[in-house]
Amino acid sequence: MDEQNIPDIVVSRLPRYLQVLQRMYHENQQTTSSQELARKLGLSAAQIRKDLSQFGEFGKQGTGYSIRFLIDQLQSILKVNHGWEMALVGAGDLGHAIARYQGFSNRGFCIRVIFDNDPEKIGKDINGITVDDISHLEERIKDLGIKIAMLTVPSPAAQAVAERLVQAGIQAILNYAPVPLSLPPQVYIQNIDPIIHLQHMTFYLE
Amino acid sequence: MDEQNIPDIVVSRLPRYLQVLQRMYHENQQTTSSQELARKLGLSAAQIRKDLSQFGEFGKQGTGYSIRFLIDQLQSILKVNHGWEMALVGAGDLGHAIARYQGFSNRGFCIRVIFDNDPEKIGKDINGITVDDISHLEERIKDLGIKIAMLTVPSPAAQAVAERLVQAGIQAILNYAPVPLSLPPQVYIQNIDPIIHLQHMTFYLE
DNA sequence: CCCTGTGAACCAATTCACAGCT
DNA sequence: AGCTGTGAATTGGTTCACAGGG
Repeated sequence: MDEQNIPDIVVSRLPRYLQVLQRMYHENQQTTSSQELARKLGLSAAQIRKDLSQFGEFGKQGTGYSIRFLIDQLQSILKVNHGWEMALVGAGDLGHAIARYQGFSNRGFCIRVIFDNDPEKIGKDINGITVDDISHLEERIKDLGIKIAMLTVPSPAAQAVAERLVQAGIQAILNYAPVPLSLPPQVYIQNIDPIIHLQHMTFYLE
Repeated sequence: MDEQNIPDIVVSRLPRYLQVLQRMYHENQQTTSSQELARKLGLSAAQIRKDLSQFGEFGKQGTGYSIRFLIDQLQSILKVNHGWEMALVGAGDLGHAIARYQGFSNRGFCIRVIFDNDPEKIGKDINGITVDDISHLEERIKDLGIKIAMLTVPSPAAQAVAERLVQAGIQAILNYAPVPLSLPPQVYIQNIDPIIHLQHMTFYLE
């Protein structure tokens, strides 16, 4: 299970496996098969078996997989069995919505600090967290040892703020600004831009 | 340029090309090269040339690509040169943030209707659009001929609302609920779930 | 010289098909 | 019979390297 040997495309599917497994678990299902998972996810059964087999032998011939056990394994592989503390930078509409979202905690994450540069917002409370002045960004993130940040600042500010986050020790950034960030290669970046998804679909429309 | 012959993975990169090209255009740059684009996007130059060559010969040897011309071509390929009208279903925090987002119009989209089932929200105005009762969903979407919907309802409601959208003639859904939708294959679905991205990155952390 | 477009070569990912266990 | 795990085969994607035009 050495991180270097696992194709990234396999890793990218694991969170989706975990998502449907947790759903099944909450519906009190005990076991499943590669076939059932494949159907729910729109993949092939062979692919799911191959993906999982990269990390160990989690199934039983004839029976399939124990859902509980597979969830534990995937959480451990993805390192989401201990809630990661995150920083949220940007308390605009989107930042607000994310800060108030209740779905992080049971999937391995929680928001620990929120930053903004707007005096109107600094000091306000969102979901139990006081919005902090962005000038405290480096200090606070270092003190708390936070490794993950979500970036919801206006596009023109994104690159500069991202660089400050890296300075502060952030190792993974979920970037909501529709600009590609240019950062040292050891920093992991994921982008969320709804318009990219919309344009992907319009290619096939009409 | 027949839609069926183009690998989906190529299509998925075109919106990102368009995004950086539009950015360069706004910075008054006239021409670019596959190399420059590759650097900005973190891809290889050969890949960008191959991708674009699927749709025509847009570049000039020795000179590279005219940014303006390439933008026009990509917009036409992705069919984002005429603003698509969209429905937004779910006017909670996230729906609110999306409705107030100003970045749709210059990338080929606009929100035309917003639905919710909460009497508190129905009738309220968000960014110039009056929130409509979700019971009018089918009627309104059919009347307006809307083909694209964004779904920001609570997870338990997502599947049922999605089915109603399909009934109403929706052909593409951008789903923000963290559940995989099960819909007829002719409906295009894209999912946005921040936690999937976060879990993808935590695999590589520590 | 610089850069595109592209067949050929290479590499990666998925599917097949079956041995082996329940 | 049912299902996993896995080499082998196949399919798909990316990179190489170069001809040819500016």
